[in-house]
Amino acid sequence: MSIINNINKAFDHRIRLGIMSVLMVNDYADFKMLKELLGATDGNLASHTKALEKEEYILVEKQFIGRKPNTRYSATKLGKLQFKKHINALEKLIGK
Amino acid sequence: MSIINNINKAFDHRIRLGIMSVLMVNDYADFKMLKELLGATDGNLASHTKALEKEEYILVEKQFIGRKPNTRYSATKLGKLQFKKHINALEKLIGK
DNA sequence: AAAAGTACTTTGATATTCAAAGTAAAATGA
DNA sequence: TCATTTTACTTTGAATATCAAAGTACTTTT
Repeated sequence: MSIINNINKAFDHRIRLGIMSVLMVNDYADFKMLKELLGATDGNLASHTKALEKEEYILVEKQFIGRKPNTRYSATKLGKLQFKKHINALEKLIGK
Repeated sequence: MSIINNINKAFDHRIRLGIMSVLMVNDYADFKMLKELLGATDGNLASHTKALEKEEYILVEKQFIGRKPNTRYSATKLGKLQFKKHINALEKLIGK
């Protein structure tokens, strides 16, 4: 068992790390909000949310607000658990 | 300025994160030691150390121990500084 | 009604990651 | 001693990931 064993590769990327961080403290965030918070381009954000969705770490819900499409993201129970594990592993790794 | 602005993409990968973590607490580590600590394959470790060397975050020294080649790695001043910055940014991001 | 904007998705070129295979010398065994 | 295995890496190139430009399907503004 290596020292990076509990570092989750799904969170290796800063944009995915950012998405999860946002979704740990906010029940929901929509595409626009994430895009602004992370300074990501559209295509870029779409692919990272897709990656997290594929792992079932986030839930994607499409709805209309007024007449406009709106996609909102939330962390799943699994996502929150895995992210916490990842953070713990990170802390163990870097904290001495 | 986004919330992931000070997250350094050079440290986005868990193996590079692991290498730096080891080199923050050990003055030196050699190839074998890193390989074992990180559970990385040879080629994999070689490419990640190369990436960190290219950024001048680590120093690579080739020598012979007895009659065997030995490559040892150490964090540069720049590498340590950037890693600390990265950790601070991480903590800010995830710690609320 | 045309033009511009919003909210994404698709595309495909570029970059990164990975382990298998390669290299060269040392250690082991017959 | 000479072949075989092991050690310590490096090289290679296929697989995967990343990225932003372009595309889609509207809505809003002029």
